[in-house]
Amino acid sequence: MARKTGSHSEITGPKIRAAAQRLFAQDGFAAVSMRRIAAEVGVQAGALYLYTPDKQALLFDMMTAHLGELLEAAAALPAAPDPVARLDRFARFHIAHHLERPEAVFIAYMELRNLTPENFAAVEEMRRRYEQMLQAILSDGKAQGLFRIGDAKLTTLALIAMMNGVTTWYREGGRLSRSEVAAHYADMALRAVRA
Amino acid sequence: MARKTGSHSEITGPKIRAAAQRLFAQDGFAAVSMRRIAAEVGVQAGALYLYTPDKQALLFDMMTAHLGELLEAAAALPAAPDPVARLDRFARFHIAHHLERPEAVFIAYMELRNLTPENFAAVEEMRRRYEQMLQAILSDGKAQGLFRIGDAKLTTLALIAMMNGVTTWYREGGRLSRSEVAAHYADMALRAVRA
DNA sequence: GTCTATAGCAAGATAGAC
DNA sequence: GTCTATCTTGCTATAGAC
Repeated sequence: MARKTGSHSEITGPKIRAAAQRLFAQDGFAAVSMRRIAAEVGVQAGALYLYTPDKQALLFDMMTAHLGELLEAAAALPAAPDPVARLDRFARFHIAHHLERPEAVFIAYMELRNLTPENFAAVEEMRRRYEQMLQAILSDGKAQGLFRIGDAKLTTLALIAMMNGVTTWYREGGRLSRSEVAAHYADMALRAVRA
Repeated sequence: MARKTGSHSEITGPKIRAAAQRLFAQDGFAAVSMRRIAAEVGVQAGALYLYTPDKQALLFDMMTAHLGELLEAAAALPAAPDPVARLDRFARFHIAHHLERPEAVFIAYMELRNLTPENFAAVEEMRRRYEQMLQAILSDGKAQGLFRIGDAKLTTLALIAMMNGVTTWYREGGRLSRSEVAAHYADMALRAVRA
């Protein structure tokens, strides 16, 4: 199909999403104006509305894209023989995946309040599915006598909170490499639950 | 000293702080207007400026009050014979203290981005001092051979993130009591670091 | 596809009456 | 001490020229 002169939709769209993600992570959804996103991209504010129906959709699409990726990647993890190995693998995956996209992670749990009720429900359902993957590992391990766990749901949430925290302090080029950090977290997670 | 008729400064001041805390926790600092805080209290927006120089001070004072209380309470913890007992006591204190004031906790780590640089630095320093208390326990335990810890700083941040997470899911009257929850978290923290 | 211009509204903060 | 009224600024979103 012919395209008008000056068309950049295949470049501008991604640039808008990238700029919005950077700014939302830095200053928060409510504190970032459409004008500022537009300025960052190098277009006028009005032009943004060619790519997104409104500011809310910008946030919602960003979150569902992130959680969709996370669920897909977690589902694609190679099988492991026992719950201990599965937990180790899951923890390392979680840390590595999160360290590679700290902005998306940050937004996904800091901006839940700024979703409309319908969008919030959809996002929560995706998050719940992810947590369920970890909880299944823990419950299996408990059933096999490999883990000693007081409450599987509480333990799931505690481990996820612990691991998510990594994005708030990890800085590239610091004292520890990503894989060292992942190994430390996986070790703590395993020791916290092993029988 | 004589006071003019209609003076309510000793009531209105605390009411404003309470309303601001509730609203900031619910919808986020940037999304809450001074008008809405005033409406919640039952005064007009202009009257708020008799009690706070601006919106920023409302947030900053709230955070420093919270962290000051936390530091004071942690410093007043009774001594314990060894690092294992100290960690157990610290973890239970942390969970109990946080569950009693979930709004203040939530704000203290969700709204850091909305502080001016000077205020941010002051708040970060208080937070650092608190983390240092936990790190000292971990380092002592490591030195005495009671804990096996890869990196004391990373472990400190991991345990704090794990425990802070409790405020995001705990609801009064749920399956577990506060002290059961505190016991579970303390157990996980200890097992994650014990030799 | 992007621009300028603007409608329509809400924000933070202040002035002055009572 | 609180009110009403208002200044100034900035916001989301849309209309219409190019």
